[in-house]
Amino acid sequence: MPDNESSFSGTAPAPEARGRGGKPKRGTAPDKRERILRAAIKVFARKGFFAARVSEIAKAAGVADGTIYLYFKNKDDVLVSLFDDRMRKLLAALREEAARDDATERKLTRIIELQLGLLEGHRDLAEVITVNLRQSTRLLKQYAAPLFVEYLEVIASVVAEGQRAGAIREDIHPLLTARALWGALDGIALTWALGGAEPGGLTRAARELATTLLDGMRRRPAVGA
Amino acid sequence: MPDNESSFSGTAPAPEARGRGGKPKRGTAPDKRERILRAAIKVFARKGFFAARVSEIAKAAGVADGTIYLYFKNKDDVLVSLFDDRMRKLLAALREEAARDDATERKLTRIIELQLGLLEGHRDLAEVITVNLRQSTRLLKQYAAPLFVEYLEVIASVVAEGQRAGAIREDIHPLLTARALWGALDGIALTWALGGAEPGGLTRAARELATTLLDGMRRRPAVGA
Amino acid sequence: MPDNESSFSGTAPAPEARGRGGKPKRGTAPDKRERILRAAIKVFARKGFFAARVSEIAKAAGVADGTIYLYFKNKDDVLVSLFDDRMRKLLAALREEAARDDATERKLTRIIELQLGLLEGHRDLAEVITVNLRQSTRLLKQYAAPLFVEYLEVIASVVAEGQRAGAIREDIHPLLTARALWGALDGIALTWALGGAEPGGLTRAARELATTLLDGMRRRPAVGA
Amino acid sequence: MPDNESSFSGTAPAPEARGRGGKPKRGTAPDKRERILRAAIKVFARKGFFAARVSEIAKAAGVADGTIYLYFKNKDDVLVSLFDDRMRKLLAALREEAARDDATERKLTRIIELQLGLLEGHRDLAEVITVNLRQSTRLLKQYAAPLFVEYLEVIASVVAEGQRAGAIREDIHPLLTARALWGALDGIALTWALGGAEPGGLTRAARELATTLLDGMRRRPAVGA
DNA sequence: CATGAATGAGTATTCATTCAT
DNA sequence: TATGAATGAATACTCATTCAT
Repeated sequence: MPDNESSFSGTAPAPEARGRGGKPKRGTAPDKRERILRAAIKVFARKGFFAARVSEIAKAAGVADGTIYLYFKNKDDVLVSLFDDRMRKLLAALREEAARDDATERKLTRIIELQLGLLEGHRDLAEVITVNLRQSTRLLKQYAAPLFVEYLEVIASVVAEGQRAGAIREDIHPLLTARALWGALDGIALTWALGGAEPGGLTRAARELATTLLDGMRRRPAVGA
Repeated sequence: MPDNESSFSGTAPAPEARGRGGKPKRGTAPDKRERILRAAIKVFARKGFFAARVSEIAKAAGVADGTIYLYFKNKDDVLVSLFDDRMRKLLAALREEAARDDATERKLTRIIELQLGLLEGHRDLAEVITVNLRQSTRLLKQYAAPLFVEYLEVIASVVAEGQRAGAIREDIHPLLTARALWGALDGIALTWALGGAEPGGLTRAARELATTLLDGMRRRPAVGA
Repeated sequence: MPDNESSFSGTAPAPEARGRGGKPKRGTAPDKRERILRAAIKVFARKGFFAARVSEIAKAAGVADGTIYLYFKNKDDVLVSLFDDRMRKLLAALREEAARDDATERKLTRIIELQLGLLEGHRDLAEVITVNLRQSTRLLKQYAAPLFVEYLEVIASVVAEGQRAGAIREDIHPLLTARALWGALDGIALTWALGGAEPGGLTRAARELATTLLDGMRRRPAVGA
Repeated sequence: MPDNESSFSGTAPAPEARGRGGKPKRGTAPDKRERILRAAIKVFARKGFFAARVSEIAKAAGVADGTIYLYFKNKDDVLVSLFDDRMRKLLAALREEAARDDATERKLTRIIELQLGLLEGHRDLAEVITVNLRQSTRLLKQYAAPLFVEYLEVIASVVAEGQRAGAIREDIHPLLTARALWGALDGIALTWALGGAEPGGLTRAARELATTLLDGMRRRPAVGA
């Protein structure tokens, strides 16, 4: 089971990841920016991006309304930063996995486990990622797309590598497979988040899904021959 | 290829389908309600649900702002009705397919083709279905969920039937598979809509996906025996 | 007890009183205009002029929305016509009373009884007259004022006549008295309408008020001299 | 003549009177809430409650539209607060008068002078109190009624006290008298406000009315004996 | 850095009125 | 006369953002 779950959910300050919008802070507050992001996850999950009020996020974070604008350009930027932060962490984890010297099947299994495992226990985050991100077509196209493409490429590269190694059927389209895999994971996470979000649900789903998919992708050693 | 594509996208007036909100009108306009729905698809796809202005929809439909409120309770109701209308048509098609006396694999293949084929050539509708529907968590939970559950159950029942018939592996979870399948289709449609929406892209994707998935789900006749 | 109560409340067609807005009607409907006016009294009383919807009045009158505009210029005109109609009837009754060859005290007593008696049993009308009429400052100033002045003058003339006849004190200002008398009657009617509107309440109030006021206005025959 | 006239019309900030809706503000503006209320009096008097635009009130008060909603729940609340504020001041003045150790006649005279004197010179306020308050039946019944009942009870108690002291006739109904008295004062103020609002008009009217009414209520010491 | 009072642009919705039938 | 579907002007209210303190 992935142990970087908590870091993904934002416990670690991870100052090196502050690529956008963050301003240098003195040591006064531990990390006000992170506090705001976590408050935003809660509020976005509960109300949705558009219905969420900046003042609510501020209140949930225990800061004044205006303070949010010291750390983020505007409300959009809060959502984008949220996605950006968490997605970068996921990407880093996926890349690390992809770089391992493992069998392709093992890698894909780990990737599936990783992604669903990250959300397991973080229903709010899952809801934000699966639902809220689509709330602004503009945000989706403008900011999410690039990272998303990176994500798909990591998966696709693992598939392609597997094909070169002879472990995966040649007639499979790597990028299409990546799209379908992401969709399947997203769909499972969505129904899990909107439904009961039962503990262990995602972990179990990850395992079953991996088995089925990999069986479909595996190159058959001349069946019946 | 499904030939009811156009009816799904709303070409046919289909007055008998006026289940919700519609009021009986005199024969003045052929079908003003349908005109509004189609205008809404365009505007929602271009701007997103929240950024879409009711007045824009009215203008695109060639009616006065107030007229929209003769056919729909409010802006939310337009989106919900849209989903409701189109989803019911998809469901009917899926059920018909599921009821056929075909092999399970054939049925699943047809279902995948049906769903992606319906969106092929209707980029706007695809974008509304894959993106806009998630714009309001409330709408999603309240209205979309029930129909969505019906959808999942149709797929799951086909899978379960295949298991009973010995065509599909026993260790597969029908409902989870349905969720993953829907997610994969949704993900493919989303990336297609947000990307180039190249002609034939969905149709091709449907075929490839079907092949891969079904291979993974198929019961192996004692490999190597 | 006044016996023209019912005519005041609009039972009689009173075609001669149709001074404003009314259009000649064929004998088709008994009196659609009157039906609309009575419906308006009900709706105005229940909702107030501004909150009252034209469509509600139409529905209460059993006609189509558009029909109202065949009999009245607009919504304002309905309220104005209402006041005009009823006020003219009251004025006619008051004038008749004032012209009688009675003692001044008797006349004033009758006037008080007449006015409150007219409203007794017509709570809706009472509420419209005491409350709704003031809902539009413009209406009040523009339309109600002239009739209202006529009303005050009838009262004032009776008072002045009483002074000339030596029945009423010389130091009383007739017009001020008329204003106060109307105010008192209006205030009593208002509290009656907004309160329980208990049967007989107005009639009883009329008698008591008359006694008190007249005692105050009566010329004392050299008390103690 | 009452010297608290100006305080009634709102000249004094009277921060202690901020019973409803007001939020504590920093010392920026002297009293923004009061400024809004006074602007509202002007606009309501000129246009009537319904025709008055919130933006007009804001402009007249020299604040932004939104600022009004920092001090009042909505437009209704502005009118209600207006009435509430001013009525409480009147009630306090009346109660003080009623509590004095004076003869009943003197008290009633003072009460009449007080009430009309308060409006003298404040035509706008007079118009709001006599006209606008009745513009919303709901407001009238819900908010004004309780304070109004208190008002009537103060008057009625003075009358009843006079009866016990033998100064006022036994056959007079205290509460009815209060209703009539209020109505008379209201009627006089209304006609004054809608008419020329000539200076001194109300003061003069107060004196004459007091004389007449009190004469009618006074217990006669065995006339002719 | 932090605050939160003040701002004012922006829009869904209503409903009086019209007019083709 | 009568209808009622269609119109579209008109406005209270919200809330992201700013900036004086």
